[in-house]
Amino acid sequence: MSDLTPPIKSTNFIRNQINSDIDSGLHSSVITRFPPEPNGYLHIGHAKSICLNFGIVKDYDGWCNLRFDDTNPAKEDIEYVNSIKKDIQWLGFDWNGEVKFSSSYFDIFYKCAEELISKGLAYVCFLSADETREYRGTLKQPGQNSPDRDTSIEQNKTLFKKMKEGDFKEGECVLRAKIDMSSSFMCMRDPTLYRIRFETHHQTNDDWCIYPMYDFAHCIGDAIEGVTHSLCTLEFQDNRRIYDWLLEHLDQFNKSDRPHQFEFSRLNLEYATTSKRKLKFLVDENHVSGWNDPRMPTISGLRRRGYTAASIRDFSERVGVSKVNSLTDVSILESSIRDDLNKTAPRTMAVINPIKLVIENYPEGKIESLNVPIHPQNEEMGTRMIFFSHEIYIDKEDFIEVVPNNKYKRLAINKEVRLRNAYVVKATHFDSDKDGNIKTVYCTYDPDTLGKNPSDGRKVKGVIHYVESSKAISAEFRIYDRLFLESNPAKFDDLSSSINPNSLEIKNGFIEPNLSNAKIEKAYQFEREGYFCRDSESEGLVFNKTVGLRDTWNQ
RNA sequence: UGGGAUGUCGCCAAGUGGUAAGGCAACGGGUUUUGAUCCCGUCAUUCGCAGGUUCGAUCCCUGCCAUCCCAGCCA
Repeated sequence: MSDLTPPIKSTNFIRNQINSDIDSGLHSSVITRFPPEPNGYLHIGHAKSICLNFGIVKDYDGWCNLRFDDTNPAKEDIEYVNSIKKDIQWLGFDWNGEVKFSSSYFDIFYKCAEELISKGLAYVCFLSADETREYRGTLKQPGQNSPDRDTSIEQNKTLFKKMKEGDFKEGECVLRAKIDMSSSFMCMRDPTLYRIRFETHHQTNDDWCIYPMYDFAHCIGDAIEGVTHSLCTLEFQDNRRIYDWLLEHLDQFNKSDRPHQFEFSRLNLEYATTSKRKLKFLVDENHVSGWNDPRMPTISGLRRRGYTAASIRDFSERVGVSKVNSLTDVSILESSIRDDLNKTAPRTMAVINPIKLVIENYPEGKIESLNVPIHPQNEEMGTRMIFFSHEIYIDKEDFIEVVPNNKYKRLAINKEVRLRNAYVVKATHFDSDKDGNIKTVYCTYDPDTLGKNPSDGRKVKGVIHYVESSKAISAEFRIYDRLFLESNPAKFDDLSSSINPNSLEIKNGFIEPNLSNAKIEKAYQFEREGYFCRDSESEGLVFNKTVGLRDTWNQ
């Protein structure tokens, strides 16, 4: 019993639908399914669907199945089923029972097809693919019946059996539902139910040479599993008619509590793409290093970049579920990961663009150990050891010769600044190389400012970070930017021109010695820089920048 | 007049005949050895547009406008 106001959980049209279905007694619990086709890696858009499907059942004492929609062996691969399972588990969800496959229902699908044939509701059609297209008509003109539409039921049974036996060539014929060639729904103009494919399937090997189409398999798969609410994206709205038609014409599934399909809008993220085709293009054309490149909006890419499962779940909650076509601002995602990492990431200092800072009045050869907090707001995280000496590294961005304005808080000649966790220093002069690049800055320090403000009461506003030079460890930093120049690359069929050529910047600098054994993908906050994690695919000390700190400094 | 959908703050998004939640962003202010975090405050007389019904409309009706989806033997 807390007297805190419970957080307001935003509702959505799917929750409303479920509530009403439970109130009316239609269903007593909720069963959903996440049905990926194993033909690519999961991305942030899938994550939204996973969080929806797996998340919603927790509130209703129901469950969610993982069912691979593997009805097209030509495009699918076992590699993808493994990566998909891994990504779902990493996101923190458990599916109900064993992993399901549409392909394990092939026998049932076949019997359903026979039932439709027996009812005069399906027929074997020998039109070629091109002819089928011509017969289908257009959006504004009705189609024409196939010449095979009136083949007798008995003959169709025989023909379909022959299809299954492999007596026909690939493409020679298909099984079609007999619905309405003049329907305003294109998907109801005698849709194809089965096609012939002499392909080896990753689950059923060579058991079958006929494979069901999505529209035929999906609704039946849902019905077999007792799915109550079949959630999919908006582009399937028309397909709902074939979904309902099939279940209503199959005796064993035509029940009041049969599954129903509900469509929500897919996630579009600014400056990214959630098109499997386009993601594959980026991989195939070597614009990125692979599906898990940290710039990719794939789950594996986000993970390698340093995004946590909790932050992705939080993001899904924040963007909500609706039927509006939208383009989500990346700042919502960034805010989710910052909120998580701010609480959990140990603080450390890293210098990304190093220049030397020599403290002239600090004894040469002396090295001081300083015990400093790992997290400023969480003492329980403990302390770590850092060092201080005559010579340290600071970031090039933190020194300027002349203070540009009175808001400027970093180091400059004759200006004092706090070295984070250490002393107050004042710059005196600097050396540049022949190109004018600043190489070394010289300063003096105030010995009486360790862990306290100057005793004379003078205020030191700025704080900059540093790494002691003799103990510093070299590291590589990978700084990422958006992959596309366009906020909505979905608008463009040809992505090449909108690819950001500077989406990866590699820097070499220094980290604190205690980071030399940093664990892969564990988040650290490099103070004043952002959140970083050690790259999982690199040998040495390579850190990926997950996201910067919020920056409210406007110049 | 092919059909199916959707239009609420810069971006997401609740609401629904009774007088516009929340988050992100932005902007003020406070705290601060991270220009971070944290805290406090500001931010839609208005819900695509135009009519109508009603005491009262974002919500109901009519008509427009805009955007997205559908003519795979892909999913």
